[in-house]
Amino acid sequence: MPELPEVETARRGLAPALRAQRILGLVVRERRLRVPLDATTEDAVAGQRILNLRRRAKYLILELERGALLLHLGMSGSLRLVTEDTPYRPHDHVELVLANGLKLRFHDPRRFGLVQWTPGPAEAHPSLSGLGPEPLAAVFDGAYLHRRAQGRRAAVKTFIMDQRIVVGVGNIYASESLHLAGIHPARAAGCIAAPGYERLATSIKTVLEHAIEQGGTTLRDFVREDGAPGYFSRALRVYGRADAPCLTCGTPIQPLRLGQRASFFCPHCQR
DNA sequence: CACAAGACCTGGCAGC
DNA sequence: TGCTGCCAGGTCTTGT
Repeated sequence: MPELPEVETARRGLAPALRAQRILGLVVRERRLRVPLDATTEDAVAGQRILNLRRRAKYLILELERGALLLHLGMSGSLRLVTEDTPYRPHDHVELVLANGLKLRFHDPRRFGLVQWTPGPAEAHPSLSGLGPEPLAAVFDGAYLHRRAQGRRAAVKTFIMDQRIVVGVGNIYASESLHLAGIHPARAAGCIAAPGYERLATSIKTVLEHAIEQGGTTLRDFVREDGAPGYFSRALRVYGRADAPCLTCGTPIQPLRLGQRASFFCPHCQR
């Protein structure tokens, strides 16, 4: 489950191998993804050259000569480049066959992911058109968050996970960013003052950039594009550390459920 | 409009 | 060992 850093890591790893490659065909072994894979997709992409692999939010955008192929990894998705004779594993649902003899395999046990061809510019696709700014872009800052939070009574953690507000902040990095910013995850978003949002915007950027540097924090079923097992992050400071000492002050980390999602915070460092 | 809750899936794990 | 229930990184839809 990739949050933004994992998706960006996959993009960086895959882009050099995919760029300028010709697609011989698309093999669909399981059409029932989050959105059923359209029956015209195979014909749409066959024979096309890959121009680039970009990322928007948690979507990967495979830019083709005509249109684009959108990929989303959902909670359990992963991508691998394999050689021709690599046997299928269970849940290898879709495979892009390339002219250089390699295959890009989309693997997703829970099938919350997505593979969709769109004829127009990817950004115009309904899945992408309503998204908020990229967290690492300059337009995303404390003033922006503060302005968008006016009148909001939802918990600030839920607020920053809303993809219309800012993209790419998932459940793990939301907890991590709030800890770094010293903000209690359950505080109403509209009741946090400008300086708090300055710290939060900075923290989100720091946490995501750090995770990208590490190659993406990964949980057990993420596999890097080269097939090496992803490493479980030892860098998480609160997520999954209920009752363990806060790495800043030693106070036991508390678990909390917010909007049905597991959350973790330090009751001493976060107010 | 903002918000909460449920739905979509499978696999792994703890507990009995 | 085998069952049962609960949990998991993300959206999308429905209902208030």
